[in-house]
Amino acid sequence: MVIRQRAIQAQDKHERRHAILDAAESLLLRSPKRIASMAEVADEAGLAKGTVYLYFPGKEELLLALHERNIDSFFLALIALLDRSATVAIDDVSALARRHIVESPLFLPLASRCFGIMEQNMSGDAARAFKRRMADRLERAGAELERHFRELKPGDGVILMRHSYALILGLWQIAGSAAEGRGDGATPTVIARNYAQELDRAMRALWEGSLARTGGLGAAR
Amino acid sequence: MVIRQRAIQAQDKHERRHAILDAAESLLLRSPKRIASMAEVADEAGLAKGTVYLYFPGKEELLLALHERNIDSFFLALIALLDRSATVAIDDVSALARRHIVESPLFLPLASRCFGIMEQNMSGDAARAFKRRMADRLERAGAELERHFRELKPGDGVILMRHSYALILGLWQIAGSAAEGRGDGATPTVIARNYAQELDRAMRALWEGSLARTGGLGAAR
Amino acid sequence: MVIRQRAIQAQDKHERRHAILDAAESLLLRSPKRIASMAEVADEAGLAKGTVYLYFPGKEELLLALHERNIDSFFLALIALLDRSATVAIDDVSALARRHIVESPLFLPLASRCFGIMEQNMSGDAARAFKRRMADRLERAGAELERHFRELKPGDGVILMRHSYALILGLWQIAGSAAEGRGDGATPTVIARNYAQELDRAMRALWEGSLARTGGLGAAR
Amino acid sequence: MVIRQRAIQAQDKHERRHAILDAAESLLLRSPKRIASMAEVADEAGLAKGTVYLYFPGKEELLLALHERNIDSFFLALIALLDRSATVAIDDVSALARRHIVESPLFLPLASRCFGIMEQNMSGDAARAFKRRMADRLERAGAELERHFRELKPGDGVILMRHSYALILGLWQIAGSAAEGRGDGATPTVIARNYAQELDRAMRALWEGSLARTGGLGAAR
DNA sequence: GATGAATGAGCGTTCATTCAT
DNA sequence: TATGAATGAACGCTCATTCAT
Repeated sequence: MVIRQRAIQAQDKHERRHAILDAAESLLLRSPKRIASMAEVADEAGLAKGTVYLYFPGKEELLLALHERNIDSFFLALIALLDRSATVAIDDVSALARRHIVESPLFLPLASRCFGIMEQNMSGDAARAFKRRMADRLERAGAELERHFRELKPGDGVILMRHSYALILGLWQIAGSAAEGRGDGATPTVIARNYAQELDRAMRALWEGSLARTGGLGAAR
Repeated sequence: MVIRQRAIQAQDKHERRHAILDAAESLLLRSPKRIASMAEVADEAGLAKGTVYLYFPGKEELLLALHERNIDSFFLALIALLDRSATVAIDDVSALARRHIVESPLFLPLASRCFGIMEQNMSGDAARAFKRRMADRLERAGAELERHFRELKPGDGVILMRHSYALILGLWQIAGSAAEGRGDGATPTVIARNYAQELDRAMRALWEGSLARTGGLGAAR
Repeated sequence: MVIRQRAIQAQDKHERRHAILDAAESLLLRSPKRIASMAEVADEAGLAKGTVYLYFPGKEELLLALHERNIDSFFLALIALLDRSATVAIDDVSALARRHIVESPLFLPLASRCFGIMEQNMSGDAARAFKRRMADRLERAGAELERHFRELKPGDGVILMRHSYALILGLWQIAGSAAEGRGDGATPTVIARNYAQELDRAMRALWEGSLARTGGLGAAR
Repeated sequence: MVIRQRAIQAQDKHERRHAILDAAESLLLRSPKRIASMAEVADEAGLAKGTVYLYFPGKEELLLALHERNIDSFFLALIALLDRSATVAIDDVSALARRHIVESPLFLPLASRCFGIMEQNMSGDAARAFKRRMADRLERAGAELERHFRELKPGDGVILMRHSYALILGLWQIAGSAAEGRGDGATPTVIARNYAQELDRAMRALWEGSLARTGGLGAAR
């Protein structure tokens, strides 16, 4: 994905935008604790500070855009999966979530930051637009889900996704805030317990509880 | 609670520490979006900036101490409840959580901040100590819970609490980040849905799923 | 005044130059407090940023050119008046100044800015050229003035114009800096006093003082 | 005027405030073209940047404070003069103005800047307070003036001061914008004419015109 | 001639923390 | 113990200007 020195075509601009997001992502990966300054992002992208502001109106919007890219990538994969296969097992969905969200070193840390951001400074319009886009994606995916899993009543698809995501995020924060110490055996195991494993258990409970009355969680018909 | 000019007795020191936390709490309540500066906290407490540093090594520790006070207050009430009554219904526990956590205007915002904090700057020792204290409280409460609800296998008490908390926290963040607009009907309802109500539903699902094999969620024996 | 896409003829270039000045003027009128950025000027003119730089070497030169256009328009009108009529009353001159300078929403704000500008960055050559042009116009007008008002000794025409202009400008700044408050009756009246009225009084004093020894300020012979 | 490392006494604080103004003044003197950054001011004062903000809420307030100090120094001297001597000649006042305003390398450049500032960003309250203080000083001085020069009708003192100041300021800008070139003989003399000398002539005309009907400009009785 | 993407120096401000008093 | 003056690193953002296309 080479971008000429100047992004003149819409296509190039789009790519440059992504390149900036890539840079921010890199930095976030490199040091997940701190959030990079705009100067660092620009540097990492090989651009001048001002250039970044040509593509994003401000720091918060950049972060949110990165987060949205992560989310989109998940939803895209999810919808692709649900479209592609005639029968989808719940485990397929769950594997997808694991790959895109749980095991991504970016998704959840960024999600955490973004909740803080949206409550603070960003322009109400931008925030509202973001929420609407999220709502749209969620509804589409929820509807698809209901199509595959007939035990879900209308509306349950969206709700189950929301609850699952809440569990993923909340549990990650609890666990994450504990797992920090770099391999120090001192962290009490009741807290540090392996995140993925615990999430699995919690998720199973949530789903079983949600679908309890209608039968098991088998493959879709 | 009058405080002598100089806190010489250990008792006085303790009270002053709490007075500082009270001040921080006040400010957080007053404007939940932003986090007060140390100067504001000191001001609100009627102390000088430097004095605050006599009682807390830094800002993050102060915030964490406030958070811990919230948590303690919940655990204290929980253990008191479990100790006091011979039979405790699950709804009693849930009402307690609602009162102390869900409906508190402080608990969850602060919790969110603190996860961020602990990943950043605080000394590893302090963080580890905090985690250990949390683990202790959690285990004690978990054990008590198992004593009351016999359908819980050993270890399940702690886990159920963790999962519940994760759900509370995660759902609050998702909902909160959406509910921002001051009464603007524009926020998509799929996202803004009432937090408390949705939490209730999710919780019920989680618990039912967790206890599925052993029977209902009745009162303890 | 339609401008071809590309200004090739000298005539077209001249028109485009004026179109840019018009744009800057518009913006200055629209918000007299702030000085528009080059991007805004270009936008308003329907041109690209770079294009503006084809017609003006820099921002300061653009501003100065706008100012000069204002000044020229005054001098043109003044000389026309003095040329046209055999007898010119001092009130005619003064009315002219009022129309072009005092009551123009552009002239004085821009003049203020320009004094700051010329002291700062602009190339010495450009500044000197500007000053020479101003001096020429001034001298021509001064000479005309002396021709009409015989009580003026040689050289007095220029001087009276300079002094008058100084009074107009200085008083505007004093008054303007006070009148800011949007209709707040709180501004002390000793300062806020109506500019036009006060100017009139000051001007009268200045002229009477200047011409004291030679008689009144009647019509020219 | 030595200030201990920490300005604890109100007296010391006052002096430090002045020291900061002195620093800003120095810098303005050193390069009258540009206006120093806060960092430079702090540096020049031997303080950290943050410290400056302990004494002034912002840059504009600092500049305005410096300007006000200049003005005060003039008014103080003026009132002292009028109080002290039984008979004051107009030339004494004029000499005072020359010393404090006209020949000060700071007063007028700063005045020019400040008019721009007050029209832009500063808090309305601060601006209004400043104007009120100015108005007070002006009225007091005007009243004194009327006491000494009986040919002035009530209210004329203030007005004459305002007009004189306008002339001083306006003429300085016109002349100053011309005199820039460092000794370049190229600046047209009609414009560059010696400022002080021209001001003298204009002033004389203004005063004579103002007092025309009541007699000359002799000493006060 | 015209464009507009890219540049990057420059600046005002905040605030957690320190330490002389 | 308590104070609060002093610190200074850190950061987001603007905008006049350049130059590849």
